[in-house]
Amino acid sequence: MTTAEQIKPFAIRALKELYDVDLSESELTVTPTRPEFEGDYTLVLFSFVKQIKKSPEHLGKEIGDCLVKMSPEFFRSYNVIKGFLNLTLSDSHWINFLKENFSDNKFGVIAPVGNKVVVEYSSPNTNKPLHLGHLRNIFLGWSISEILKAQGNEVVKTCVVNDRGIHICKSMIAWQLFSNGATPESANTKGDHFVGDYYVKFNEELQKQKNDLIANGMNKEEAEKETPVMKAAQQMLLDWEAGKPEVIDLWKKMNGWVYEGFDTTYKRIGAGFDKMYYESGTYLLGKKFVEEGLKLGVFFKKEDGSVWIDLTAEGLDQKLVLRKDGTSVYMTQDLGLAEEKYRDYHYDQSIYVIGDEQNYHMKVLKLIMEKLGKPYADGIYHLSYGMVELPSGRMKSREGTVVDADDMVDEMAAVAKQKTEELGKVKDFSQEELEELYDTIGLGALKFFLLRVDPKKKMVFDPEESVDFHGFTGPFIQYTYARIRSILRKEDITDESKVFIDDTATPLLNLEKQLIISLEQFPAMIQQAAEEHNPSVLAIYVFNAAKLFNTFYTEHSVLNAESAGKKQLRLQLSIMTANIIKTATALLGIRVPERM
RNA sequence: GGUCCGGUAGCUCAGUGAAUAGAGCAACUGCCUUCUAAGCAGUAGGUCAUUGGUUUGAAUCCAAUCCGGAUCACCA
Repeated sequence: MTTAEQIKPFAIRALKELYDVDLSESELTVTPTRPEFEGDYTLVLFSFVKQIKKSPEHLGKEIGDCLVKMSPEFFRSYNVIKGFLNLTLSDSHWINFLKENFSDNKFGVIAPVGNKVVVEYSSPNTNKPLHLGHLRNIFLGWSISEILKAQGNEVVKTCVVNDRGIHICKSMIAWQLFSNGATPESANTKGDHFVGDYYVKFNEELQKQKNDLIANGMNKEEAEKETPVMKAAQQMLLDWEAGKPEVIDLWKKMNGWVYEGFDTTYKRIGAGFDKMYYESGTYLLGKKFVEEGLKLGVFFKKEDGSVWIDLTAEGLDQKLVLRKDGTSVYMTQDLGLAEEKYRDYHYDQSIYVIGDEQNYHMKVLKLIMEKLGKPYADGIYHLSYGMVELPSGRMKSREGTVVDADDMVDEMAAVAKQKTEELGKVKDFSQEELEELYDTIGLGALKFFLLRVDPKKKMVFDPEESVDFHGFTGPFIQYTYARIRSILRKEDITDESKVFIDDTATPLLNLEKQLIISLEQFPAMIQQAAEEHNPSVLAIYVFNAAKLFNTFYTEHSVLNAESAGKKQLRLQLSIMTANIIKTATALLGIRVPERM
């Protein structure tokens, strides 16, 4: 039980005894006292001042007296400032909390409760490599999965690969035209980049052919459709759907190259999936929904044979669910896939990590499921995130301003290497250990940078700022961890000394207590992050905790403490801080080094 | 035009009913014979887009306005 939860029943009892008013716990505001005031926890008095008709100051005094009288061993003292009753708890309360929890390296993590969640993230197209936007998606998806696990959910990480369609045909056409049979191996290029290069070549060729046609007097829209390359791509898509063997073979070959490239990247950044879905295998599944929906009267057919749903009553538009030629659209596929996922996992919740440009689409998807009476409709949740922009504005592939994921990771590791060498603290590391450290730090910086912002909001990625490893950054937190580990390496903590804190540990100093109170908040922070589907809650929390530890560290010595009791207390504080940093960063997908 | 999201320090972001609005970066001052200075302490920097309303109390809730973005495809 948290301290705030322990205080509330006392306050409720006091209010009942003093004024005969009944209040529930949710009507009380109890928060950690701001550092600039004296006290540990604060009861906000304003909310019931009206009901009781006494001045806040008067109320505070009476309640404070009553609480101290009720349980002097819990409440040590109080003060009232304006409408705030600041309570100071006994040192033994804090020391007991520390004693019971400091060695628990799963502090804040809840055992499974049987709730099943499917998280879909990454979901790349197979015609080009991953970029910075994908990284935000992947880190978010991974992190929210881990956070939900820590809250007792069983999580299945899934990835839906968009492996079919006109985009991959474009790369295939360009490869046929320009490659002379080149492979990623022969070109010494990572597979996804290799295929992406042909996608670029396709567009270059398209532009060229288009300009020729326009020069010959054709208008723009017509020219786009009439170019030989575009016609070839369209034809290839038809051949693919018809299952033409040589097209399928080429498609498999090129997608294989892309997957090899993706796997390398996923492995490097520490992402992974329990289950892969391929659109080529699921894109037809949604069609049976159309019949079902028509039978139920949820969908209707227009004269030309196309099928729609009317959502005007919900304030939305009419939405197409099947083309007049009987082929499926994006929505049809997503309906089928949702059903497929449910059949595979019988989830309670299905989270889609998808950019906010698809808010409308996801809203419609959920609504259609509800109208069809699907039991899983309620569990559909769109974890919508904003675009990543550059200081110069939006990333545009046409202008070549897209930041490539692999380049980004390499660059961050390179910066980590350079800074590590400048500082020269790990000269005894082997080459292998160094490489691992650079990746740990570089990726830590990148992940933290992308996760520290509220997912809903679009964010600006400033390359200059991202390579700064000071302040509100991943390396700052990693550094704090390494610092603590350095202390603990010097001290062999035996089982007996682990729990024994003698009287010389008290009175608790300000920073000692502040740190304990900060550590105590961790489980509530995981819960909040899970409820809000927002990893930035943890990023901000762990930064503040690390910051507070660093202040404490410079003010008070752990190993050369004033007394044996103080030393034990501070060792336990250090251990618990390290445990929490390790858990919190792991929930963000960030590793922490023993030394750096 | 409809719908949704956003506007807080020079920049990037916290804070969504409570105390004197906070961090980081950038600028400026200090602190390494003492547990890792990727650190710590300090100075300076704000009409919380604007106007009106609700409230004991508003950056936070409501309304209107201004500015920015997304979306409203028989594309995915």
